[in-house]
Amino acid sequence: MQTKTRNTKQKKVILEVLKGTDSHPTADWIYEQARKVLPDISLGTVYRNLRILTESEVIRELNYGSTYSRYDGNPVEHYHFVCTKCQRVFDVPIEVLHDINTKVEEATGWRVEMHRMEFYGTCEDCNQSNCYQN
Amino acid sequence: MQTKTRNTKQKKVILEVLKGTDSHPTADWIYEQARKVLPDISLGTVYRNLRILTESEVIRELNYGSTYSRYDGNPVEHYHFVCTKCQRVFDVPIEVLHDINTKVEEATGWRVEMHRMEFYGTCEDCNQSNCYQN
DNA sequence: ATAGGTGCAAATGTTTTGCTGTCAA
DNA sequence: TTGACAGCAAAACATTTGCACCTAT
Repeated sequence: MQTKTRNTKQKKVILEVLKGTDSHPTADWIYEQARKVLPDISLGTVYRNLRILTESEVIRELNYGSTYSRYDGNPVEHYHFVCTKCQRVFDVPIEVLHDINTKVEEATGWRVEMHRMEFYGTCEDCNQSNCYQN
Repeated sequence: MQTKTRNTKQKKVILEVLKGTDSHPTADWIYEQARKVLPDISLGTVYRNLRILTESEVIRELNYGSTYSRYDGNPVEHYHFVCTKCQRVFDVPIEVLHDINTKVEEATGWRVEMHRMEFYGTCEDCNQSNCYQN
């Protein structure tokens, strides 16, 4: 929780990079892109800003299945699909199940605030081109 | 992919520890418990076996929201609830949505093999006792 | 002016790995 | 007997943090 937040050029660039892609990139990829604009930006700054942006819900952090996080410039609730061959992450074009949180609350004594859903499988490219690719 | 797998006492103890709890423990917690039975077991061995057991789908690895993984001794598909106050992970007592994978396949060109869903909120204990606890 | 942010490098914490010896099959 | 696995410690890896300087407000 911050009281004030400054709008630095580093933060602007990081957000632009993230908003300008739909590839759900890693912190390192964002760092490499940001360096093209600000060559002296540091990886620590990238992480610091990604954290601040996540906490203020301007972006979202995704951490499924791997040892590192990916980031999503779209803060609106939606589901993700992870291709287990090429490791890419896609948005899933189906409606978010708004009523399921209530269903869980009714079945338990919990207060349910949100849910996440991730699908796993193989994407169109990997299905079509080469099933035996890594 | 292993051709053969040996059934060592270390692997047995690790699996017993994991099957004997519903707390979705971390590798380190499993290590501490296993040491009570096998004082010389190493953390590396715990990780190695957890990986082997995950790959053979005897157990499941959970990695939501934190920097470390938790493990689930129940390989049957089910959903999880993460309490954002006490950080505990619970099983969710609702049916798994079997048909939603097909729905996603129909809306895309992907082959969908499985999905995961995690709910976030506050558990019964945290709701009742002390809302201001960490 | 000043509090929040930056770059840099070191530290952290989890997980993996290389090596040599051991043991289950 | 032998190859898969153990223990140990070092390495790897993503991420965080301390510090002195800088800059947006």
